[in-house]
Amino acid sequence: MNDTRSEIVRLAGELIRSIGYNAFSYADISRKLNIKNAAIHYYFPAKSDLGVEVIRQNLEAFNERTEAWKNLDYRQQLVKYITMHDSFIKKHWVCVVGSLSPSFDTLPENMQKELQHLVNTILAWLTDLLTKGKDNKVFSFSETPRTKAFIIHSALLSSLQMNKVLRNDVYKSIQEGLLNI
Amino acid sequence: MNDTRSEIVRLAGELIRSIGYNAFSYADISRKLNIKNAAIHYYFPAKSDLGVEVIRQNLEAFNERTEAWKNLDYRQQLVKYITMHDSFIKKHWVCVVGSLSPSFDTLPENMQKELQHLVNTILAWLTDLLTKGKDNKVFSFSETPRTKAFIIHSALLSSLQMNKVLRNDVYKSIQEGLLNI
DNA sequence: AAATATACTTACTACTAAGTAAATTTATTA
DNA sequence: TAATAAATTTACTTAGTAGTAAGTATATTT
Repeated sequence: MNDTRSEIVRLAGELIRSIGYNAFSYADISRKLNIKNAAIHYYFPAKSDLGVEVIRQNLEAFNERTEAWKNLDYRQQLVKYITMHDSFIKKHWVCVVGSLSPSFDTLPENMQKELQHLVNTILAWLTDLLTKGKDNKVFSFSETPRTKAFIIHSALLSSLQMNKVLRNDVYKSIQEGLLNI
Repeated sequence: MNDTRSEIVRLAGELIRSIGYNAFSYADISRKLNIKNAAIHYYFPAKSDLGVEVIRQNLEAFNERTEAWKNLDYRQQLVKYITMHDSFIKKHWVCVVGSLSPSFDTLPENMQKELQHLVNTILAWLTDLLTKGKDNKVFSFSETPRTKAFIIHSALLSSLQMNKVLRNDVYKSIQEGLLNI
C-alpha cells in the first residue's frame, strides 16, 4: 500500500467523521493532497469503493484494539471501549457508524453491507464482554447483556453527535453514567 | 398557510427523516407534488429556509405534545416520551435531531441555531421530568437527572439509527431497558 | 536497452444541484 | 369588470459532482 493511496483513505476517513459521506467530494481530497481528481479514481474507481475501504479499515482497527485489550480485566476493557473516541471530542468528530447510519438508505449497497458487518462486530464484542462481566459479578445491571450493549453503544455514539450540536459536557457526563454499572 | 406550502414542508420533513437534509433535492419534492422546482423557491427561497421550517415545526409539535401530557403522572409521561417515535420503526425513519446532528457542520447557520434550540428544549423538558420523578421516588437512578436525560435521549435517538442499519429488535429492546428506572 | 507496468495528469462528458428573472395564469379586491 | 396581488411556470444560469478516455512520465522487469 503506497503513500498516496493511504493518504486518500485517511483523509476520506476524516471527512466522513467530520462532515459525512455524502457531503465530501473527491475535490476535497485532491486539493489537500495536491493531486488531481482522476488520481483518486485510479485507486478508487467509484466513491463507494473509497467508502467501503474506510469502513473496512475501521473494522480492522477495532479488531486490533480489542485483541490488544484481551488480557485486561473486564472493567478495564469496558473503560477502554467507552473512552475509545475521547480524541474525537475537540475535533467535533463522530464515529464512522454514527456518521453513516442516519443516511444508510442513501449509501451504495457495498457500503451498507460493510457497515452492517462493522456494527454487528462491535455489538457482538460488547455483548460478550458484558455477559462475562455480569457472570463474574464485575458488572451489575438488570437488562440482558445484549440490551445493555445496545444501550451503551447507542448512548456513546449519539453523545458524539450531541457534542457536535451542543459543544458542552454531554459526552463526559454520559461516559460517567455508563461506567456506573 | 396554504396547501402547497404545507405539503412542501411535510414532504421535506419525510425526506429529512428518511434520507437526510443533504441527500434530498427540490426536485424530489416538486416531482411528488406535480409542481415545478421554482414553485418551491417561491415559498422557500433557499433550501435552508425549508430546513429551518421543518425543525421549527418539530419543536412546535414537541411543545404541543408535552403540554398535552402534563396532567399524566411522571411515569406515564416518560412512557409517552420513549414511545413517541414508535411509528418511525417500520418506515425506517430517524428523528429530525438524529438525522441532522451528524452533518451539523455542513448545515447553514440558521439551521444550526434552530437545531440547537430544539435539542435544548427536549433535554430541558426531560431533565425536569426526571428531576421531579426522582424527587417523588417514582424513578430511581444513581446519575444526576441531567446525565440520565442525556443517556435516555441519546440511546433512543441512536436506536432509531440502528434500526435503519440492522433492521432487528434494537429499538424495542432499548425501550424496555430505558423504562426500567 | 526495450518492453511493460505503475502512477499519475489533461481534458473532457454527462449530469444534478440550487437559485433567479421574467412571463403567465389564477384568485382577490376595488 | 378592471386592477391588483398571489401563485406558479418557463427558461435559464452558475457551480458543482462523479466518472472516463487518452496521454505521459517514471519506475520496474525482461
